[in-house]
Amino acid sequence: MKFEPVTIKDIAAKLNLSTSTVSRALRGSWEISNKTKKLVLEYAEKINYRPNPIALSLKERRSHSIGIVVPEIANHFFSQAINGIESIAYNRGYHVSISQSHESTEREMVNIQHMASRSIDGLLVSISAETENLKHLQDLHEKGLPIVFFDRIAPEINTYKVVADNYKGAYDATVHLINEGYKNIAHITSSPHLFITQKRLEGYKKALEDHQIPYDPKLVEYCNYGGMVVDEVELAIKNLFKNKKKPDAIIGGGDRITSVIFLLLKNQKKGGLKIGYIGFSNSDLTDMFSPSLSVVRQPAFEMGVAATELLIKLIESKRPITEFETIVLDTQLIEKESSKKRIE
Amino acid sequence: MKFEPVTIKDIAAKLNLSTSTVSRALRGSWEISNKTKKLVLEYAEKINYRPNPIALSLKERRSHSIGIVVPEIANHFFSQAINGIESIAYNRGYHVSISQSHESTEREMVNIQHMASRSIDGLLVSISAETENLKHLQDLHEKGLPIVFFDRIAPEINTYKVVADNYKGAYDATVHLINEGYKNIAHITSSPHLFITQKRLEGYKKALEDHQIPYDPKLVEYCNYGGMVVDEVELAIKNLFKNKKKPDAIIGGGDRITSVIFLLLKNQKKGGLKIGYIGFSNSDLTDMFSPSLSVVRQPAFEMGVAATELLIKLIESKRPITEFETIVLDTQLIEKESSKKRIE
DNA sequence: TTGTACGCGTTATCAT
DNA sequence: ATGATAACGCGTACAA
Repeated sequence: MKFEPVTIKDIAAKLNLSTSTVSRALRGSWEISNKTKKLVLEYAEKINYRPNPIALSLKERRSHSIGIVVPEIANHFFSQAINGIESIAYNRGYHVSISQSHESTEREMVNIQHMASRSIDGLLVSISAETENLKHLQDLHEKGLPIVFFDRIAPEINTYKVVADNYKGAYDATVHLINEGYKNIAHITSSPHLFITQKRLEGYKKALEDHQIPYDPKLVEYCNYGGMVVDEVELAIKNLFKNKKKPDAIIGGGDRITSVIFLLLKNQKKGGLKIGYIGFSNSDLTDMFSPSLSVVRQPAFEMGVAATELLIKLIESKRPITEFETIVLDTQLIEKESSKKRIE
Repeated sequence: MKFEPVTIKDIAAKLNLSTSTVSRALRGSWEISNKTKKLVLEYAEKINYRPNPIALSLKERRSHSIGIVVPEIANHFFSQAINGIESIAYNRGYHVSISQSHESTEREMVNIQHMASRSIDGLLVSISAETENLKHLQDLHEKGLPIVFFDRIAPEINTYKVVADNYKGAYDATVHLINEGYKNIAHITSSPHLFITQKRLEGYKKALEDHQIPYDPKLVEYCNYGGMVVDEVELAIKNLFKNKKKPDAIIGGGDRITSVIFLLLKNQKKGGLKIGYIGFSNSDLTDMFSPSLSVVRQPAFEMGVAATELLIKLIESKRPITEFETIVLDTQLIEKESSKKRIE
């Protein structure tokens, strides 16, 4: 048996009416007799008629659905952001289509291309760590596809953006570690061409500077695949400990990197973490680590909400919008055990 | 500026051809002159023509996309399963549309209804903990919509199903705890009307029976919202400790419940976990807990793969399929510290 | 080899 | 108050 939903035509045939009459009845038009309207409505209800959204999309030239492109959904930051996105989209009558780049530029391009081929009205994007060249997005944007970036934004594309205050997040984390008495604070972060990476680095540097600690580039390591590849994180840690000045504390960037670093540090030394540690993470499981993990938390849900509101504004706007803002939401420093000064 | 992709019509007009000729050229038909074909292909390439998938869907009466309905993507079991689903769907030319029920029957129904309204060719479903009545799915299935269940299956609907061996998983976990010397093993699990819950309970009971330990219903607590509501888990634990025979070990069911129990147990008693604990979890973070968590791991990725292969088989089958199998994949017991016998 | 006409499901417009 | 027709983008059976 094939899946053959009823159409307006079926109803029309059954009731000896024209499709237009049925359509009008269904849409509650008043220029129609109450009798016919009732007849149609009752029959439609009975056979459980549902309008075909594909036909509607073709006609209206919009799909009432928005696409999300994120690196990874198995990541609490992104899954929380998606929950925020959904919460708004649903209420506004939009369906949401999620896709993952797995931090690969190629997958990202394919996904975006697929979505952009007119099955979506707009795009919410957080670019992959691997992506350097944004031509594919730039093109779509110029052709008029509404795009809003969140978290992993593309500075060179002129549209709405929503980010956490990564500068402040990193600044706070660094100051916190300094206050706890750490001297050689390292930073293991994501790909250097990501805007968030740069902002975090700036915050980190500024905090050092404000406390008269010289900045040492050797204490900063980058993970080009955002921690998706364990080896790159392992190498980063190894490099840090090769330095003459061994780090006594580390700041980790991003959910994934943060937990991988933790795992590696723990495996490295028996008897628990020996150095101070704090990471950017939205996982709700870090409290259960041992030592419990101090984190910089980003307002993921709220970022999703804000981005979606902007996107829908863009989609539904009658006239072209040319003035764009970037919304910056506050981060939150949560102090637990891992960053406390410990006796050596 | 509006987003107005080029159509076959635009190409035809530009090249002074009919739309059918252009269509044929694009589809590589051989009943066409090489000259025209080349001309069209080159121009199409130049202006970056993409066929409109909505129009195609309307015509072919299929969308080449499949819908996923899961309780929650912020859950490693499901996000891993989704990765498995994507890996297959992608290669077979299907787009994937994800939606979450958040363990609510109502959300689930809305999502399924939305997807089923012909924007998808088939459905992969893992039902919510709250859902008891499956009429909405039953109806769609009877109308011929291809559906495959994975993990949270509906036994009464006759179609393909993919599950982990929850019976064995629970059996193994229970035996392991017994072997470690625990006597009063409790089980905090999901909603009692979920099939997986029942299977796990059976495995748990059988293990007790095989070791001459009487089954005590007071040692089993259910969480109807699958751990989404912390209070229900808190209550479950409270109830267990109200018993005369206080539990000396607990088996947790499901990613979410497992971590919430852990958190609550840890907060409850200062100085670490006092009782034996093991849970069903696919999180990659449980190793970092303290004590590190013993878990029953489900082959989430493989389940996603298997379910998708079956669904596509169902979708693409010429004649109706009436014989359905249920694929059962093995679980894995990973012994860490939390389940080791500890001195009291 | 190329063009014309139709249909997929729906609604807007223009008749009746 | 209701019906007929065109249009959205595409592919194809049929006509030329």
